[in-house]
Amino acid sequence: MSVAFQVIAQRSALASYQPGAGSPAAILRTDLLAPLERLATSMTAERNQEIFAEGEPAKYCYQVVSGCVRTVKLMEDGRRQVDEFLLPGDFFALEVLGEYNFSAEAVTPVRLRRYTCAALEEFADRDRDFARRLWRLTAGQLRAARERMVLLGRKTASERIASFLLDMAERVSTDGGERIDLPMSRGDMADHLGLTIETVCRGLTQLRRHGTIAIDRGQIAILDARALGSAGGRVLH
Amino acid sequence: MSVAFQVIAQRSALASYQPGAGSPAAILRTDLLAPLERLATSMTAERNQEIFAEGEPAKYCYQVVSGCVRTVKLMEDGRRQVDEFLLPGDFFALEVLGEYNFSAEAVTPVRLRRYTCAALEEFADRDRDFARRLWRLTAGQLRAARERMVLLGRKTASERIASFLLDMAERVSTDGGERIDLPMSRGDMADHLGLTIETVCRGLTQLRRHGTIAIDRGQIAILDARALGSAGGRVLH
DNA sequence: CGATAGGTTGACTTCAATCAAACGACGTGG
DNA sequence: CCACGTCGTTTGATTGAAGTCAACCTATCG
Repeated sequence: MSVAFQVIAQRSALASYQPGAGSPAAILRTDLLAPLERLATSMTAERNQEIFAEGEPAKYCYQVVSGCVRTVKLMEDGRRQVDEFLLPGDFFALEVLGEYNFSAEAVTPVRLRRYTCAALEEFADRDRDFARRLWRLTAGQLRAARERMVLLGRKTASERIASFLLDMAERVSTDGGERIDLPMSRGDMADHLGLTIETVCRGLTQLRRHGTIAIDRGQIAILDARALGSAGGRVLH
Repeated sequence: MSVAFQVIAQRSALASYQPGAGSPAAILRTDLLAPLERLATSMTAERNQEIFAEGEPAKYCYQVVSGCVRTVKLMEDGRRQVDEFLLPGDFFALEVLGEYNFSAEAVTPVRLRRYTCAALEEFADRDRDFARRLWRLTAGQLRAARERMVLLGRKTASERIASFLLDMAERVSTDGGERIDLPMSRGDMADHLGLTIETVCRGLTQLRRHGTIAIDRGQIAILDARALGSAGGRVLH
């Protein structure tokens, strides 16, 4: 199941990371993990395959190499909350306390690098700088979580959708961030934004009708970034 | 403004902390901070006084000695999201990255212990165990934030209110957790739960009419914990 | 007392959820 | 190659939960 391989391209992409921008889970540069490289196990997962389940004892944490992963919390009656979408370079399940407090599933076929939590902690114990970066990474995720609380608690449906598109654009942007590849379904988006599939659809349609975005298969093009920005309902600072 | 004093009672209360239960921000026992004691500055804040503002460079982090603090995020148009209520023993602003990403205000008159972030980081660099606990504390807050995302994204108004009461009961319970002192206003609760003041009121009234709780001034008594539990809409695991 | 701030309740509105149907893309097999 | 089924998406009609607007109640304090 696990075959070792190298991912050179990814490394350079992550090296250009600047604090405050882009994916919060990618604060650690890959080259920082270089000493850990030999501890990593490569693995893959098929679309919709569960990587780990909520409640399991947490042995491993992961980095996305390619594809997209979602972290999910479920309520007893089936209501679902998608916590994060993880993209290449992002880490997840890093901040575990004994057991996973969410499950992780592959949105698309994914390649992952897997580390044992024990090895990471041990390494952190020896390397202060590494430990500090690990903490900072968790802090960055907490900061993102706080931003999402404003979204879930106080933003309207259309604001949530606009914010989401801007967020994704910032994370996946290859060039100016005009073309976004959205690997997840409307249902995933809805469960991420605290909405229903229909409301997400209508919101996207409305943005398309206003000429703010263009929709084409799983791809979305941002035509009017300024309009999208003001539709997102800015938070102070 | 800053007068040094000791808080013996608090220390023993925190010493009885068990992982998984109670306030996520209180994972660090006070005695762990004992070596830092001399680095702490005591301070107070009046009701509704701002302790720090979002966007300010983050020099300090804090521990609540007595009273209640709220952390707040604001949108441009005034919409407000209350992130956390901090109670005695709880730490806040610990996970900062350069600048505060929320503001903190006193809900009641509060006494605080203040540490410089620099001192904490320096101490963490020297003490592996301390560093690890610092990371765990941030991880615990992240875990709590994830739980709140389910609440904000997927729970109904009455479920949010019931969950909130249970959460507070667990944190402030002196005995069996039957009597809860709620130091914050309905407005604060509403902004914490992503609701309006009126909806919070109606939800509480409904619980009172069903005989689940009793309301008396700022105090709430849980009469039927089982009913409150099932009204909270349990999350898996 | 009266003033003020916070809390509660009621009437009405609205935004998003629900229910329902049709559409489009894609893959399989006849 | 086209018919068919499946899955995800889109759109429309209707409902309902929570928001808004407004009035009144209740404490606390000068």
